[in-house]
Amino acid sequence: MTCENMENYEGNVGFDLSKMPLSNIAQRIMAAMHSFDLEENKNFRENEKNEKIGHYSSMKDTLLENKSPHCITVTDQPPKASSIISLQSTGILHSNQMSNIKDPNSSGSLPLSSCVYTPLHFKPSHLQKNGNKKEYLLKENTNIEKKETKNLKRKHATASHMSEQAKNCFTMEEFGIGIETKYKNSGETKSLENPVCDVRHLGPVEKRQLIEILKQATTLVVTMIYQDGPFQLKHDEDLNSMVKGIIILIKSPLDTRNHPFCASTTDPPVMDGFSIDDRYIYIKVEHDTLWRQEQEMSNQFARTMLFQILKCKHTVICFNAKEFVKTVLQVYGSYCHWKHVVDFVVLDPRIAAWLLDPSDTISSFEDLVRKYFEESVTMKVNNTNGGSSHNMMSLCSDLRILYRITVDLCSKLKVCGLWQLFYTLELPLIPILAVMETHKFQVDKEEMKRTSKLLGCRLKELEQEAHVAAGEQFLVTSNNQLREVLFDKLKLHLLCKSKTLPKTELQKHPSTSEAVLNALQDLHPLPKIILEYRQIHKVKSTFVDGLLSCMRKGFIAPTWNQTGTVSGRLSAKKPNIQGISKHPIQITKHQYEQGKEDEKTTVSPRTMFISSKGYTFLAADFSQIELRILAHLSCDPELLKLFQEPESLDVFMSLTSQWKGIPLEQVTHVEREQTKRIVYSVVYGAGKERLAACLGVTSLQSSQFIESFLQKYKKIHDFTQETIMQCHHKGYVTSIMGRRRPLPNINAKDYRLRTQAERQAVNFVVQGSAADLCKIAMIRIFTSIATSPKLTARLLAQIHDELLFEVEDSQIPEFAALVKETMESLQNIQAIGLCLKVPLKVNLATGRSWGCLRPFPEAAPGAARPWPAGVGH
DNA sequence: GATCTGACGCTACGG
DNA sequence: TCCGTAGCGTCA
Repeated sequence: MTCENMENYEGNVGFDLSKMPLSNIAQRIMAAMHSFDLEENKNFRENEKNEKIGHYSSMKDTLLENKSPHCITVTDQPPKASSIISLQSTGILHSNQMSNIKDPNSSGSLPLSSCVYTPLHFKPSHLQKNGNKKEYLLKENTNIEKKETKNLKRKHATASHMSEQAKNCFTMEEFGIGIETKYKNSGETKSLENPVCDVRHLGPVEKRQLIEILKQATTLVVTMIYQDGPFQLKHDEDLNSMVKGIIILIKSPLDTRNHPFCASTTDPPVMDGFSIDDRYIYIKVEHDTLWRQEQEMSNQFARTMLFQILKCKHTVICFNAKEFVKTVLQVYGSYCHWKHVVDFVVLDPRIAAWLLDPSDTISSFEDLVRKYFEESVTMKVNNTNGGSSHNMMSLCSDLRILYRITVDLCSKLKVCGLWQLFYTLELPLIPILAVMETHKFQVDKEEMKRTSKLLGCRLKELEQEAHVAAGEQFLVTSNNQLREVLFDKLKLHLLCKSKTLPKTELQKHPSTSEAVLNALQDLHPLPKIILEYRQIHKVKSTFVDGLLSCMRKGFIAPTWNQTGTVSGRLSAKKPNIQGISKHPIQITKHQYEQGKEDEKTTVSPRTMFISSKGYTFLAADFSQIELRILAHLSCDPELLKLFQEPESLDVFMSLTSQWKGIPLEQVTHVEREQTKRIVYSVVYGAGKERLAACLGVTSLQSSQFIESFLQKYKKIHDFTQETIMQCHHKGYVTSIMGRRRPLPNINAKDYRLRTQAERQAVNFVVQGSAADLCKIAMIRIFTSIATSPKLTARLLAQIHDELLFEVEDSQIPEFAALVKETMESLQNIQAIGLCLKVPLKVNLATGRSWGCLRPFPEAAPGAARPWPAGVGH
């Protein structure tokens, strides 16, 4: 690509890549993509093209070419026939590799050559000595590779020569000679076919040389081995077992003529981006802190290797990369500050696959292979203890498949216009989430235990009351039994003539949901008892006992899932910190002694979360983010006016006061919440029945309400119609950052399925865009902290539109200002040419406990407010 | 008979 | 016939 194209591009999208935030990350990934193209297309690219590779401008071009589907790189072209290596003609597959491959022709997108593997059980010198090279490659292919190697030599400097000793060490271990004695006591990697080099057995010279090789490598493919056997690639993430070691496929530069491991002076065979010189190394991870001296030595080298990987300029590929970063932080955290991993870029194919199809949850590497490698490939699952040669061979094969899949997925992302989203948003989040998971929440365990007891007592009382009210004993937590009592025995539905009561979703039984019980509560005492029982039961089971079960050593640390939603949001589990009750509940403690009044206690799950000593929580949330995005996207004048007028502090408050005809000050929190639900319900297409149930009014009233709402905000309706139309046309919808959601049912004949897809389409555009903004906010603030020598704030949680930090008391004013400024500045993101028509508003709150945060006063410009000691509660 | 599993209903969260 | 997360309990 030329400078001219570059200018055109900047003119079109209105930004200069070099000025982008996180540009260093972007550049590194662009370099990575550049190396992909380089390797992937080596067999069919013209020599002239290769001459240009290696210049910075061409790195940018790689990205630029892929801005639109109209200009894709040659990656997406089929390879020239001459470059294809026929499986039959090579006949070199190792038996267990062969079993993984059926018919390479069945692959839609992969070049045939991708299925040819480096024969790990032969060493190059051996092959060449026997003059077998022609069996490996077609003549034409060899010629092409010779040319390629020559060209590439200009770019990749040759690694320093390694000693004969090192060569022997690697080759011997690789091909099993002498391993029996060497690994006699290690209990692992005993094998005659083991291709993996355990770095513990390297001498000082070899270690230095290995570091050199690492520096020269184009790409690293990383995976972890766990204590209980399965590799990370096969690993069920819920197993939560210890990491035993890390296996790395080091892809060496393609110029291997003078490579220390290649005895021959002729070019080694290079197939499908895999050089025979690709190395597999094993780094044992030592958790034990009481090392003996020799262990400390090898551990020190392991650290050096891993830190080299973290800061290296080459591409790193890892399936479930967050786990890798987390492992490094957990095991070597005392040597590696968390700020150092923030700009670590690692390509995670799982995330790539999720961006391409967010509704398809890829739960394992096998899933990924099934979907993106070949339909016919059946992966062998290694459930036996890692260490046997078969498993090692299989793992090496998996690593190469992983590399191949990642290359393909990156090409697909480029074609779909998802590449920028991938590298500017999703990849930088990986280390951020890893860092978040290594920081722990402090929770008041004793208070929780007391609360659990209190709630248990109250539940017993309510259960008794329910039995009395029902006139029989029944299981209060059983919806079936409750349904029998309410509708078969008490026949409350007959007394409630004005409303048709909702049915359950699938079984179409009469529902016992909150909305139903609310509608029935004036007819009988039982519904109200059940409502209170459920509220308390939820708090006890999920937020008290559930939280206690997530605790490890007095702390909790949620797991963050980057690929768990269809809308681009994050999700959290164990515990689901995003779902912890916000509002306190009142518990009445009956006093059975005469003359004593009932005691009322307030239970608020979030108050159990306490900041560490010397630290304060700071919460920053975007106010009405989805509604603001909707205003921007729909350009509805009424909605825009609501946000543009500076006096409208809270839109839902204003709307509530307008509708109810009461002064702003009289609007209660509950009313405001209800208004919020109503607005979003209507916007996203709620039916009159649902809204009626939500509002507690008749469906006639609710349908009138919907009509008047859409009449007032006419353009909202136009926007939804436009979105649906586009979705019908394209089959998918996109967010402001280009995030996609394919909706195959959008053209379904079934009315139910089709209209559901239509509502999902509208919801995705707004919710997905809000998710984009929240992620950008996270990355920018996190990067600011990481690059600041002073700031120590830790991000604890993201609750969709809210970021929760733990901040050193003394840094609160400065950090609060930074957070607010950063988040509100997202109204204009020049890098993507985004300029929202409404301002973004961020509310700040601080406190020692998550449950009682007080609004943080806006800092006067230029005058830092002193932070009073003991703020909070 | 004890345990496991998946489907379902409900309810927190967020918008 | 608002959207979309996690988690708990029952039931077969």
